[in-house]
Amino acid sequence: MDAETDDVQRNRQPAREVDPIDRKILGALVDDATISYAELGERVGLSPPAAHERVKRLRRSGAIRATSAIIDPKAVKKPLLAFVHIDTRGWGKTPELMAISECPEVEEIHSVAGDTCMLLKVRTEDTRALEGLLSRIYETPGVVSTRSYVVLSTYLERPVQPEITAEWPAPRHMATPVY
Amino acid sequence: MDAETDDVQRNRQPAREVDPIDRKILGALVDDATISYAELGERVGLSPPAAHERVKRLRRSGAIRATSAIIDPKAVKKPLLAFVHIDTRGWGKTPELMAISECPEVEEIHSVAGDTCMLLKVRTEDTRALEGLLSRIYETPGVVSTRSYVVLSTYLERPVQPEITAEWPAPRHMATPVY
DNA sequence: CATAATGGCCGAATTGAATTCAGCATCAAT
DNA sequence: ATTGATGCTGAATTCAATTCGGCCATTATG
Repeated sequence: MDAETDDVQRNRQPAREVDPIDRKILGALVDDATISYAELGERVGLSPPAAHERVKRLRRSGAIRATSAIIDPKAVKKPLLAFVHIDTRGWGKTPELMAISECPEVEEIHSVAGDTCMLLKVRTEDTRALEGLLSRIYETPGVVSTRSYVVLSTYLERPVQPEITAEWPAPRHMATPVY
Repeated sequence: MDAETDDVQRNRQPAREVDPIDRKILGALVDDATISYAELGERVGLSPPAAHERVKRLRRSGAIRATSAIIDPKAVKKPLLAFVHIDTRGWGKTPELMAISECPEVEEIHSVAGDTCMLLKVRTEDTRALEGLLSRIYETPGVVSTRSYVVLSTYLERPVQPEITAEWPAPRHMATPVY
């Protein structure tokens, strides 16, 4: 029994659900992770140690992946933001493309469904650097073509929010799906 | 002169450059903002108070916009990530679109150059919720069409990195631009 | 050229928060 | 009803954040 208990709790948390208080905590910490546990506890109606305990649990379970500084791109000389769509030939060419993860300019790499294969979010100093990055992408075997969308203005950019829209107003003109 | 000095320093910090040590600090804090100033100082070769002073300056100057918890989308029931391209009719329809900022599912809104007008990054519970979000987008006057790219796998997703690639290997097949 | 003034750093000291702990309440399972 | 597990609280302790005085280097100034 002891052994079994150990085994269950060894790696993952007992899959405890994220309850409404946890969600509040996540919301507060996404907003500002520098607040004290006293402050956090007050906001969610808990004592400091209780709040702390919750946060520790959220970290262990992986719900909080990290706590990190959000820095201003302009402050580090990266005013140019672009999304790059990449079409590739063949399949499994992904590992080769992963090499560009080394570039600190590359922030996201996704494979997507739709009329393109890969989608990158990149941030560079200027168009020159973007060109350099693109040329490097083209050097990757299997890359057929790219399309770049250069961002003119950013109106919203924020981390994953814990809240969820409960009900989507059912549009009148749509039929109700079976599933 | 006093007045002038005040004016210059009123809002922004004296525009002190982000030096190499600052960059190291930013790198460390992007990685993990929970470390102590003692630890931070050790990593960049500074005493705890000196490191603290630097961080305070970086915050005041806006180089560090915030410190926030990065949460696992799956933990908050948002396993579905998609990028939505929106074509709009007319100009200045932007304010109307901004209303969807209220949805916690919407993480980014950019206006982009290229064959589309707006680009959204959204994260929802399932395809049903994505459909609801899209229908809401279509309700916005001026929206002509949308294209959605549903993410199959995410290979890289990280905050703004302070490092910059110094030199891009000049591709052989390219002429040297005048500028 | 000498000298003040500034900015940034360090080490020691203080304040304040994180963390630990013992005890209690609640709920589920036996 | 009893046991065990979980999560909370308030007090106590430990550790880190923050403040402060003094030092050094660089830069402006007489």
